[in-house]
Amino acid sequence: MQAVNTPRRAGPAAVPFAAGTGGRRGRPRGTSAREIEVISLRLFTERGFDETTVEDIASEAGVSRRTFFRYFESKSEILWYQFDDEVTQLRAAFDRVPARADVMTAIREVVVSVNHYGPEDVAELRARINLIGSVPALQASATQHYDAWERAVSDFAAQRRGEAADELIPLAIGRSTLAACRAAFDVWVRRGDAELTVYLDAALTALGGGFAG
Amino acid sequence: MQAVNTPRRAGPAAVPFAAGTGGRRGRPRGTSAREIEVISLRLFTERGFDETTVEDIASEAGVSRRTFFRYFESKSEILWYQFDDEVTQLRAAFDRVPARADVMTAIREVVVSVNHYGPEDVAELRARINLIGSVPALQASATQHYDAWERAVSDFAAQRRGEAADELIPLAIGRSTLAACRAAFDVWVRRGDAELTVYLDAALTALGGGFAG
DNA sequence: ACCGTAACGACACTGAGTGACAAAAATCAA
DNA sequence: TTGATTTTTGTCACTCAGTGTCGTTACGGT
Repeated sequence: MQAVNTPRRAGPAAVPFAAGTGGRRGRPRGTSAREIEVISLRLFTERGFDETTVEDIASEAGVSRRTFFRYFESKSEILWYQFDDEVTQLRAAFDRVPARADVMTAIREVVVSVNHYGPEDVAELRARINLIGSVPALQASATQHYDAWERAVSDFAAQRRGEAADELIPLAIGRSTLAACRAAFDVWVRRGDAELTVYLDAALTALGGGFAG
Repeated sequence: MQAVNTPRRAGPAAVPFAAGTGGRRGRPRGTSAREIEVISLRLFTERGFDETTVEDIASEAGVSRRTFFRYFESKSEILWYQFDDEVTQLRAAFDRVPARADVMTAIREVVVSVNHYGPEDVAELRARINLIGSVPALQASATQHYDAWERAVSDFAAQRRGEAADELIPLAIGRSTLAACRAAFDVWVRRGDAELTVYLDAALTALGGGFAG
């Protein structure tokens, strides 16, 4: 149904020698995905997403436009550079859930546990979510990345229910869970009065209760 | 938070004189949004979305490339030409719900009632959902249109709960409802063994029950 | 010094989307 | 019939995202 996640990401040679120039072979990198991300995040918030060209970003990073596209397959992929890692964490956390725990409760606890951010990351996270929520081009690019996140949840639900992940209920659980989390993210960004985890817990508790009351 | 729905749609002069060339003033249209939609749907399924250029579509419709963009603001908007009308129906149906009906039950009944398609429309609906589900560029464009759909549900939930539509729970309800419906749509397209409404009802019943069991 | 390797830059190209403006094709009034 | 008005269309020129190709640069190893 949906295409497999594109393997292309990170740098020219995917996962080459972690960081550092230590003991590699050819010409060293002119920049890094992380550096491009930081530069872009600044330019996007200053001038706006559409008003920032790839040329602008590449120029500030000290590389050519062509090289930019060797680090990110599109301009909007920059903001998702980190997000994808969370999916890995999510799957790992699901694997550690005790066998007979209630499904929706387990999902809530896992999702909340994965979303503990240190105070030093909050500012950047806010900026990122803010951009994703306000720029249409970025909202559009979200779908692909959400798919992987949803599937992690669907896979867990399917396994516990003894069904396939593409059956109606596991599919609905995966997607509804993300939907509730996105609501939590948005409200958290708008009113910064509490921890993100508080909103996530509230949204997922309501989801698990069928939004009764 | 999210931009207001772009008003641009349909033809050059939005909602001019319905159809027909009856009693208008200037030069008559060379085509219609519906004609472009039919042509595009055919080309997309034959050659694929990415392999079909706007030039191809405009050419078959007998108009210039520039004129195409006077009917649709982008290539991927074509497939959503109809979908947006459902949002209007959705809001109208919500207005007819009895005052003290249970919220999630009402949502389920309204959504199901709006999604009754005649047998003559099923083939086209299938083709459309199939494309939307398989082409990344179309999945991306979905977000904007889903927003309006979700907000219709959120507004209803918020009103019944006496909250604002951008509060956590109404937001979560709106988005989770769409998430469950999308699951139903996808499974329905894949296995065509029952009516669409059956899948929608099942998914929304499960959502309203908190996916228990 | 030389070779292999990996990243980079330069160039050319397709295609989406936009702005500006003149030309076409209709209606309406004289 | 002619001319003014109105609406849509076509043409042209442009920006920018994204891709393919190929030569070049800068390293490490021998």
